[in-house]
Amino acid sequence: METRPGPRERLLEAARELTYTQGVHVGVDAILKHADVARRSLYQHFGGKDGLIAEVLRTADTGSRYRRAMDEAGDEPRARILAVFDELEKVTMRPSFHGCRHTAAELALTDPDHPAHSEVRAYKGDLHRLFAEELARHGHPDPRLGADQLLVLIDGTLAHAVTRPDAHPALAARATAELILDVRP
Amino acid sequence: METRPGPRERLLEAARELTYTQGVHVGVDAILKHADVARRSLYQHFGGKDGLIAEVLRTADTGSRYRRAMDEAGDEPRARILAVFDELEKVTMRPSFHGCRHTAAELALTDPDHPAHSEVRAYKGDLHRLFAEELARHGHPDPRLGADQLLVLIDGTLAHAVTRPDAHPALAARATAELILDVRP
DNA sequence: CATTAGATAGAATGGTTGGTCTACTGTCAA
DNA sequence: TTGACAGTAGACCAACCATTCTATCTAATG
Repeated sequence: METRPGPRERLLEAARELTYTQGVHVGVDAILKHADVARRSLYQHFGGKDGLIAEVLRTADTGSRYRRAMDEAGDEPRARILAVFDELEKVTMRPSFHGCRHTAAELALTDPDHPAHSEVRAYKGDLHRLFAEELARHGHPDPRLGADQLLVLIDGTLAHAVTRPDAHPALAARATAELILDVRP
Repeated sequence: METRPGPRERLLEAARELTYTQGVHVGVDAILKHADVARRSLYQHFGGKDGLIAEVLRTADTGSRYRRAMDEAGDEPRARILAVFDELEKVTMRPSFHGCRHTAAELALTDPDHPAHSEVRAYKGDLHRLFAEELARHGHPDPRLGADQLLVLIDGTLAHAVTRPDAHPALAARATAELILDVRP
């Protein structure tokens, strides 16, 4: 017999989808209905809406998508980094694209104590490490600054693509990334 | 006698402040109370909350702040453009900084028909024109691409500064902008 | 003075919010 | 068989939401 995922997984999946398409202010009712799960299960597993949202951000596979794009590009750091921007072009040009879920959550949740913030910070920290390592392998004179620059480019691409997709910000960012990669000591 | 601004101006000012610190999902009650204005006046002047928010974005003086920073930097396009990033460093490092109000509104309002979206698009279009002109004067080989790159940098700076202010994204973006300005045909 | 427009105060509406609570059902192990 | 446990279903709560409404006040205009 087919075993559909348990309530916890169904809740995460529904929250993943609805908070992305409708924003983090989606009602609990909508999530419950979409997950086909009892109200109680949400509070049992995640303690409340805030906990669910935080868990959604923690388990977002956005970072692994970048890593996969890198790995498919081979070994050379330059190609691996540029592959991320090629992937960004694909992502941002999809009709279903609605911006970066981390940035959206960060801006929408104005309570500084919301558990989502630390998840976003952890996510960005991970990305910074990823790119700094790659830049170091590439022989960049200042990998940490370079990684900061690349992260700004990525955040900017995802933010800008929402309002001006026709500008193809991912391509513009890719061209900028090339400039960063060509910096010599 | 002292003449405090009329209800319309007071509403705009209150909405400006509260939608920035609390997000666009602030309640109408809070705005009315903060503006010390009757409920009816809001619907009389702006038709509703959506109209008020759209007008707040339309009359945001963010663009003029960039222009002012440019003008204080003199005539040379390179210096004028870099001055914008110096200004961004000041803005993003303020404790009161909570991100870009346009980006936040764009991401928070998931209804594609919300009047705020066209205001954000108009705002970004203005900025693109501003930078493209400056780059053309500077002799950049592709002013429109260059302007796209600068806009991505600005959006990225404002987005990234919310989560990782210690990275000083404005300084990283400034260094990147220099690379864009140094591109030769 | 009478009229009119703009503003105020606040009740009322109908809907939604996140969260708690009770009652019931199925499963599995002791 | 009993008990514990996880899940379901749905009522319920107080708070909040944007909006509409009536009623009143004020100031300027005719």
